This record gives sequence, C-alpha cells and structure tokens, in this order.
Amino acid sequence: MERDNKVSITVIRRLPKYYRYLSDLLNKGINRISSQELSNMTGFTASQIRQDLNNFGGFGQQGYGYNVEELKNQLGKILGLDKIYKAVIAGAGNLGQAIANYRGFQDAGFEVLSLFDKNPKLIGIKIRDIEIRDIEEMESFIKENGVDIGIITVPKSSAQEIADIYVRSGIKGIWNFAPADIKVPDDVIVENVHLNESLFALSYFMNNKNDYIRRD
Amino acid sequence: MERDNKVSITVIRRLPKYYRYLSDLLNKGINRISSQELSNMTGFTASQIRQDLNNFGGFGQQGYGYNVEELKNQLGKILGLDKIYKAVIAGAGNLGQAIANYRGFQDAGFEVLSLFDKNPKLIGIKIRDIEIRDIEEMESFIKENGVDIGIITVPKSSAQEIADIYVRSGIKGIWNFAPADIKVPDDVIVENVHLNESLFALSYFMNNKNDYIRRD
DNA sequence: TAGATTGTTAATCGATTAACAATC
DNA sequence: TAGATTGTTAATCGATTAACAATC
Repeated sequence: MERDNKVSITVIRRLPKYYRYLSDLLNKGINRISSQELSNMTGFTASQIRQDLNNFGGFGQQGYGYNVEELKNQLGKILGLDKIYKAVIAGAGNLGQAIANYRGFQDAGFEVLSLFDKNPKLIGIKIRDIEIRDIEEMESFIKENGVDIGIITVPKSSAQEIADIYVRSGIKGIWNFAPADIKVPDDVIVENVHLNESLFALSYFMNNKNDYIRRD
Repeated sequence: MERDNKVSITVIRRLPKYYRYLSDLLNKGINRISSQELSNMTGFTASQIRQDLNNFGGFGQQGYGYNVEELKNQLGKILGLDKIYKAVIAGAGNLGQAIANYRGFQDAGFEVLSLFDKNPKLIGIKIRDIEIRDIEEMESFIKENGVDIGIITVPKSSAQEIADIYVRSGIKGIWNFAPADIKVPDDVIVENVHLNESLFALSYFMNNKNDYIRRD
C-alpha cells in the first residue's frame, strides 16, 4: 500500500457498503457515479464519501465523478477481494451449513473446504460437495491445506477451544458467530458476528423510537 | 423513560455487550463489579462505561461499584428484554432454520411463531415445533397473531418484497439478513445483519494488519 | 474514619461537515 | 469555454478520556 497514514476503522466499515452499491450499479450497466449520487444511495454524505475514498487515493475525476467499474475494482483490491481465501467451518449445525451453502461468499473468493463437527451423525454428510469431518481431524486438515480463515459456529461453551485450535494451526483470520469474545494472539484477526447483540439493539430501537440519535 | 436527553447510537450498541458480560458474571455467582473490572472484560475504558450507564441513571454506588444483578436487570429493561416478542421468519432455508433453532433467542424473550417459504417441499415441515407455512399465508398470519418482529432470510432479490408485506401487516421491527438495504416507513425499525460486509471487513483487516487504527 | 469508586464536569481527541480552489 | 464535481483544507460537531469532588 502506497499510503502513509492509518485509516480509521469507521472508514473501513463503510467500504464494504460502497463496494456492494458499486457492484449493483455495475450489474445495472451504470458506469459513472458522483459522490452525491452515492450519497443518495448509501445515506452517507457526499463529503464523507469523498473523504473516505481519498484515504486510499484519488479515484475520481473533477467534473465527472467516479468510474463505477474502476472504483469497484479499487475497493475490491483494498478489501482484499482480489484474492482467494480458504476457509473451514467448526460447527456443522444449521448456521454452519447456512454459511457453507451460501454461494455469495464463494463468488467473492471465500472457499469453504470443509466443515467439522463432533456429532457422529453429521460426520460424512456433504453440504454442496463440502464434507463434514470429525473435529478431531481439523488441526491436521488446516495445516495440510493451508487454510486462511476459520469460522466458528459452535456453541459459546466451546468457542474458545475452537479458537485455540485455529491459532495452533496457524490460521490468521477468525470469523466468530459464537456469542463470546474469544482471546487470540495479536496477529490473529477476529471478526465477530454477535447476533444476540444485534437483536437486542433492534429491541431497544423498537422500544425507544425517539430517545436515540438516528444516524446511518 | 424519565430521562430527557437522547442517547447516541454508539452508546446503545455497547449496551448488549454489557448485558452479556453481566449475565456471565451473574451465572458465576459474582454480585459486585466496578467500572474498572468491566473495563478489563469488555475493553472499553472505565470512564466510558460510567458515562454510558449514566445516560440512563445512576446505577452504581460510590466506593462500592455496581450490583451485578441490579445492573443486568436495569439494562435488560432499557433494552426491552423484559418483554416477550412474537417473531416470524420469511425464508426457511438454512439460515432461517438456524435462527428458528437457536434457543438463546427464545430464552431472551423472542419467540418464533412460524417460518414461511414459497418452496412446497419445505411447507409443512416443523423445526422444533415451529411449522413452515406457505409464504402466501404470511400476511394474514401476522395480522391474526399480532406479530412484532419480522425476520428476513430470503435472497436479496425478494428482500424488499418481504419487507413490504411486513410493513403492510403492521410489523414494527425487521431483522434483515439479506445483503440489501430495504426501504420502509420511518416508524418501522430495520436492523441489518450484513454478513458479507462483516466478511469483507475481516478480509481487509487480514490484509492490512497495521494500516488501520484499532479500536473496538 | 479511611479507602474506594461513582457521577459528572472539563479537556482532548477524532470524525463529520462545510466550503472552495483545482481541474476535468 | 462553462459547468460540474472532485480533492483537500478548515470549521464544526460529537465522542472519548481525564480528573476530581461527592459520597458510600
């Protein structure tokens, strides 16, 4: 990366949304977009969008705006979506299977090589060609296959245990769906999807419609 | 609510995390906690935690800290977790089934009354006593049963259509898992779980370990 | 009482918005 | 060229942190 300054995490969290809208535009055959139009779509201000993008380079052109395809590709590169990632899923329950089944992730370059579970009834079953294996085999499988990302869809009580296996196996990114904050070394990235926290926030907003400051 | 000032959304997003840690503490039989100890657990500063809580009232006691059970109950009330919510799920694929299967939500007062799908092969099947019904019946079902929350686990392409049915049926809260921003009237709350955006952020962090400012 | 820790005000820091010169 | 829209600086706004008096 040629840039010098660190980018704030709030900016980064907006990038995937830009990327999604740009993909939609591209699919519609639109090849030019202004920050103002992006603002109308995303709800962020035009100024903020220009600021955000300029953290990574000047992708636009005065008087014209942004080229949709180019901007999409640039954001894709910034997000690391120009690479292929190998992933495994620990926990082959409904949620693990849902993720394995979702083609969107594969289309974005995230390939699920295997699911793992301790339940003998599940071991051997295939989800869309992806085999469910014994959790005991997970560590060696990850090492042999050079897996990049470990997904956690086991119950809260075994989440840390799974994370420990991932760390031992050399995985550098963990996507955690268990409602627990797992501990890992500094060089391992954890991205949490805490569904209960999302649901509780919905509950708050439903109960306090006018007692909070709307944003986003 | 007896308070006068609006609370920022960033504060509200932290409340469920406090609630979760307090529940854990209570289960461990710990009945007293200081903002400093909560800080060690959550990673937020003690000062921030005290500020956050004081948006809603003075729940602590100088020289002592906070009573775990009382604070948990207060936060539960603030989040609206002292009520029961009736929910339905549109889309009975793996993700819809995963949510229907997850007991944690039910324990928190969110009861899934029914799933709906258009796939005839799924209609009639039961997930843990919860029946999958024809999507055509959804609108009348919601009206008859006074459903509070509508969950969207259909593909992106029919997300808006489902949202429209929810709005027509009088639902006031939507939990949306489709990777699309749905449009609803102002008085309907939408909480999005954009899994692709979460995964893309993970990808960014893995590729740019030192180019962003850690926070969270 | 002495020690601890809150509640709350003030200071700092960072993020968003506004404005406009640069330039396509 | 004239009009449009970016890139970027400066101004504003809001959120976090620091500090400490209040008080249990």
